[in-house]
Amino acid sequence: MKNTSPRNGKKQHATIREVAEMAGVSQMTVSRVLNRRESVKKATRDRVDEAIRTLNYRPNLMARSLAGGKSLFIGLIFNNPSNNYLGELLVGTLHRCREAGHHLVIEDFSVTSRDKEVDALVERISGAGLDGVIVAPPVSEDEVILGKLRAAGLRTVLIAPRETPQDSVSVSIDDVAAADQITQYLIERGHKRIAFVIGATDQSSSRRRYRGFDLAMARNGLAVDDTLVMQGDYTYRSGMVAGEQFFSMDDPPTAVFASNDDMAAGVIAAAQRRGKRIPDDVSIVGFDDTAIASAMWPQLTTVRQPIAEMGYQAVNLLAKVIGGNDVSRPEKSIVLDVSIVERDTVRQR
Amino acid sequence: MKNTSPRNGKKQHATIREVAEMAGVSQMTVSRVLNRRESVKKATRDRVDEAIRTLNYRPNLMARSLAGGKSLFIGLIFNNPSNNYLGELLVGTLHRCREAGHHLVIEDFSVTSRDKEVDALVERISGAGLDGVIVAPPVSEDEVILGKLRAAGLRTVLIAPRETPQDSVSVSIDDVAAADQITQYLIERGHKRIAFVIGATDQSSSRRRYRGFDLAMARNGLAVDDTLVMQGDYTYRSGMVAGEQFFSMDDPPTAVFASNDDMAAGVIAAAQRRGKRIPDDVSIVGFDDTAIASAMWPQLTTVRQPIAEMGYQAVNLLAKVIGGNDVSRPEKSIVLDVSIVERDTVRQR
DNA sequence: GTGAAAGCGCTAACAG
DNA sequence: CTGTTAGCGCTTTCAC
Repeated sequence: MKNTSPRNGKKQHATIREVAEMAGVSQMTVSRVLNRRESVKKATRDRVDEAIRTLNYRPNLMARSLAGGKSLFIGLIFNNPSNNYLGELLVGTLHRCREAGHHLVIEDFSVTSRDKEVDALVERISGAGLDGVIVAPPVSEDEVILGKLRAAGLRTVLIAPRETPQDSVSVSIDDVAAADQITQYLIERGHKRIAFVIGATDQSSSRRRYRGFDLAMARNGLAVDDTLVMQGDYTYRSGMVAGEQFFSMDDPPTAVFASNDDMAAGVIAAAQRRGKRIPDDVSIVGFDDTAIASAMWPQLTTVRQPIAEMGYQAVNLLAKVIGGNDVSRPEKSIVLDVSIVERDTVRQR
Repeated sequence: MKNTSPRNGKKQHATIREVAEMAGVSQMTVSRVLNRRESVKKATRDRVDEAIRTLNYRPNLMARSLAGGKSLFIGLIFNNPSNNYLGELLVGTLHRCREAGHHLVIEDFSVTSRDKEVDALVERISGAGLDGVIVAPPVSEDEVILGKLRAAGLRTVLIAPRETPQDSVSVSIDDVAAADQITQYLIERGHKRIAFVIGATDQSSSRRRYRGFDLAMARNGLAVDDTLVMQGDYTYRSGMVAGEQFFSMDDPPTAVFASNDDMAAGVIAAAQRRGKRIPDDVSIVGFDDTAIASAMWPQLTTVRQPIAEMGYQAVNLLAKVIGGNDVSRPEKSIVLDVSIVERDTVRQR
């Protein structure tokens, strides 16, 4: 039988034992210098470092995880790999993972409908030996999945969960305040007939953003015209449908607030299709500031949600949660600030 | 509900040993049931299965990897998390990983410039204990990184590499043929003055796509006007700049072929900005068929590259490469077919 | 068919 | 400051 090891007989990676032998110390000492632990005499440490270098030694993470009882791998659970949100999230998540020496294992939970499948996925993940996962929306709103994940012994950190519950650690933004803020921004620029496109019904952020819009309108004594509120689902297409609706009215809105950037892009497309000029004929704002917001013309004025930063903080929280034992300290949840990014789709009236 | 803390000395997951005890067999037998189920008597197997079920046992992947000498984790190395290409790639990659029981560890190689950083990243990955990685473009073109990865003992499967070299396993498409094909498509619809936007200079696909364009033009006896060829870098912005250029000419092109969808979107924005109507005044095609192609208006006619499928196949190849020993069998490389997706940005002239 | 022993590469717990 | 002894949970030999 052939040796299945990489290149004939030649061992691929040096082990801690070889390093120890070469440095003339015990494995434990090597382990200590590796972990920057207390108390290793400088002379010894130098010899070990030397050996590590000449052997080109790299500790094996799997072994380390096994022996140490804690994994250096963390999971990221999400739903739809092909969207801008995930990309942004990965930027921050990976950044912090690299800093902290973690590795990110990603798991697509797209087939969430059937109980059987959810169970299979949860088993798959808990079998991977990770001990913590970051859960991105909209999976982070699914109590069933969340429950099973926790039942499997996985620590979880939620991104943009349903509410900001006392019993779960999470990173989020204040959707209500943010939506209120950009609505106010529109109002201050003279808009009174403002249309709104609601996000997906199964995501709580949709409701919160609508509430923020409603709040700002009410505060300014402006009525919300029911015919100017359309239900979307966070997709480009749904935004376009809503736009068609708005711009075929006799008395069309002077501004449209779509609950995310993709839908705003759809609204813009619908407007352009009807020969409307933006922002001269109609102003449009979105929400999120994902890549598409600056990859369209005119570039979209929108609410910037610090998605990458949320990923970064989530890794941080997860590390703490895994490390300590008090999982449920509510102050561990983080709410990040948003800001309005002024670009080219809003005109003073 | 109370915290299901694993820290209480309470064991979180059942182990193979507990299963063995419960079933009244040895660990080895459980292991056999888990893996090759053949050589175990049905009665025994049933008892073991029963124990597994009642204990809710899941084998620990890390331990399995360690003991078995081969990892069940595979890596995916890329460069820019926030682009549409990666999202599509993940779809297929994760799909196959799930089918095959692998887990995907992702690594961002964005900071590729400095030697020092590359070394650190390679060490990071080789330390993770993976034994194979899928390398996405444009990292898959970087011979320095590739060399270091292989020197670290990692098996690699390349996606869209520089050439399709004999000594590396890869998944790719025929960029030249694809570009030729869509150029021909434009020509057949009566276009003669066709502009071209080249992709990033550091990616070989740019050159191949240009060659395909050139070939089709030449075959049809059409001259390539130098002023109608602009250098881009695969970004939306660069496409817009090129478009501005084209549409400010006295004798503008009747069609534009941009080397990817993002740039095509930029060209379209520039056209619309100048009041040009698409496809009436000018036809535009892109390349890739990423999400943006159908999330714009009008929707983009483009070359569909089966990115998800490429990811799927890459995982497959990697599994084979890791399993067998003959890494360099050239027939292991795969070239996938492309197709033209006709949407709304091309008009017969 | 099944089991016992011996690790995989590392860290925890105690020694000294 | 450093070494020893045990494993982590699993698979690999090689017995029977």
